[in-house]
Amino acid sequence: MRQSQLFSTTLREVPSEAEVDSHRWLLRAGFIRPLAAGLFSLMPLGKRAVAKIEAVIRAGMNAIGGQELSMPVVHPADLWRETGRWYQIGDEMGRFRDRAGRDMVLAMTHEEVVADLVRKEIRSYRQLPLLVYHLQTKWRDDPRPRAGLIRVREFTMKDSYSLDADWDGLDKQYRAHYQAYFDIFRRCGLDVIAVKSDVGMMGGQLAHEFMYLTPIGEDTLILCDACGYTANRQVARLRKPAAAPAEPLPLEKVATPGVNTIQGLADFLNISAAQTAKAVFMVAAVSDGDQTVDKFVFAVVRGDMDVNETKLANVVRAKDLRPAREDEIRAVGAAPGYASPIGLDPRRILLVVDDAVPSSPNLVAGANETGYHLRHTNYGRDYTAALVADIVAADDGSACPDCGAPLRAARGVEVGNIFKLGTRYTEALGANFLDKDGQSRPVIMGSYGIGVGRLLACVAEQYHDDNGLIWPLSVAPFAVHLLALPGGEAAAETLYQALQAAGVEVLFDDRDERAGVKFKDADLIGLPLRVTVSERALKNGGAELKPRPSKDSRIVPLDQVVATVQGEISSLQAALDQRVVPVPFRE
RNA sequence: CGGGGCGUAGCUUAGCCCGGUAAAGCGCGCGGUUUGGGACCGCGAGACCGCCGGUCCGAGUCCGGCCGCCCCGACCA
Repeated sequence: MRQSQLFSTTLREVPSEAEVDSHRWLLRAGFIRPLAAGLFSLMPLGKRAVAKIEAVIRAGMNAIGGQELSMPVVHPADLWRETGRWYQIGDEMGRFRDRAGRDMVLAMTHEEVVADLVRKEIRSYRQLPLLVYHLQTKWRDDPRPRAGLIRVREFTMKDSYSLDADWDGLDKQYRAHYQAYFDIFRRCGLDVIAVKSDVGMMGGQLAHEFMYLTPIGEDTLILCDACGYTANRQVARLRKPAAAPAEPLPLEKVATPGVNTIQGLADFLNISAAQTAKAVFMVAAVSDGDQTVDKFVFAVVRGDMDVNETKLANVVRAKDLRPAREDEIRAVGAAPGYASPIGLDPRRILLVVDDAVPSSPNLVAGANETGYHLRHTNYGRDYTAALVADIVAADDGSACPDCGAPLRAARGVEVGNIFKLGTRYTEALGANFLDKDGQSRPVIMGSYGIGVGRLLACVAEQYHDDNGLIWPLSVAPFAVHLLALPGGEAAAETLYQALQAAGVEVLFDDRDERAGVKFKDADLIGLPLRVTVSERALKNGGAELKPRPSKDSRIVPLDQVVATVQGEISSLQAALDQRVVPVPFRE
């Protein structure tokens, strides 16, 4: 490609809207251009880089038996009504009517269409297992797009769907994806970790997210450096400090005027926060038949811990969970700041107690009377809960659930996820097959996603310096940036033809620009190898070859440039290939 | 959806508080001089100052509404 013809310009100054590195550099180097919030055009350089990533993804999917197909972006709403998601999903889903007035859906994902294909095509266990995938546009009307390509509303996703006759088959395909995802990300040069993640309301059994660790990430991850435990904070477990055993003492009401925080209470009574019970009030939207009803959730954790809202939502099977308003709290008979479940009408509240509370004797809790607390409350004797479960948040410094070492919190960007779906969609749509015994059973599904543009952004995030991008070979829009400087034009033209003839992807800066401009632009765009042909270089015996990350260049005789470049490309490729190694599966 | 910030030339910004008819740098076009890390000189094109309304003799500037963009939070199958 001749740069003089390229539809792309570099920016000397940083557009004011960009704060995140990948966003700034992708804009400045001319890879992307904004259209509106969360909507970007990929310019030719960006499109080529995305095509490279897609090639890596296809290779990875094909290697585990994936078959590429393509499913529509627009779906009839009826299909989404059948699985219920037409009703469950809110404004995030794009909806419109076609000319006949039929409700239509802009695809956020393709479980419905896959399950529909399955019910039409799959009759027998003999047709299973299968793995299908496509790279397709998704629309998710995110309330808050941000950080360039990291979080957008329209994006390309690789989504694959495994179809199995039995659960062992699902497990095999799930593990195959686990490894394939590591391979794909590492081939792109990206360092990722897998973390256990929330399965939410999907009814699945297991899910992992693939995370690129970076402070700009939106997910908080809980990591154990000692044993390798990793989890999204939403589901992270922890080893809770045990309470000292003690005989239950009689309840005792104490005046605690003006004390309405846990720390204030502990200080006032000269005890530790762990000797108190913390009350948290939420309102959960819960499905009741085909209705959604609000339930008042009264959650109790020990004072030295915090509620994890995702865990709580899962325990109470909430579609939505929000903090309760003060009037709602008073309406159930509790006093904000001085609340406890003792004496409340169990029919008006859904009481959920963290599993550390029953084993913690003599906790101080509210007296449901402003200005008073109760000493020596004991679970079982003084109150019982509808649900006892782990609802506590793990955080930086919590003890690892597996080995007890201190956990570390870190931020990450989710570039992929894998999900054991089970029969959620196939049952809803009647996608059944006949097993060996002639029994009709729903096909067992898994779904697996990779955000292509987000992956590109994360690679840009990991590979840049103060001068611009530094693409790994596998993602670079071209392998070589060939610069023609004064006195070297003719030789550069010859080299350009020779490199192309040899199948090397080369961007040829044939523009009438000064050397400085070309060097600056080459650094910005960040192609792996730079070849400079100039009068000076020719006098020195050939062309200058410089890898983008290095400071120094070397002279290569003109007749050896093609071979030398091909050698460099091979070793860059080999270095990436070397990153691809088996990763132990960790549930 | 809550909180905050910002909309002036393609980009980055000044001007706004204190109203008088828009400025600079970069980029772009032409000419000349330069020619290995975003050159220099000259000339030039380029702005309904986000939109609508109000106040005023007069609004980029003050007031109201709306729209858009960014950041934080909520949210993110």
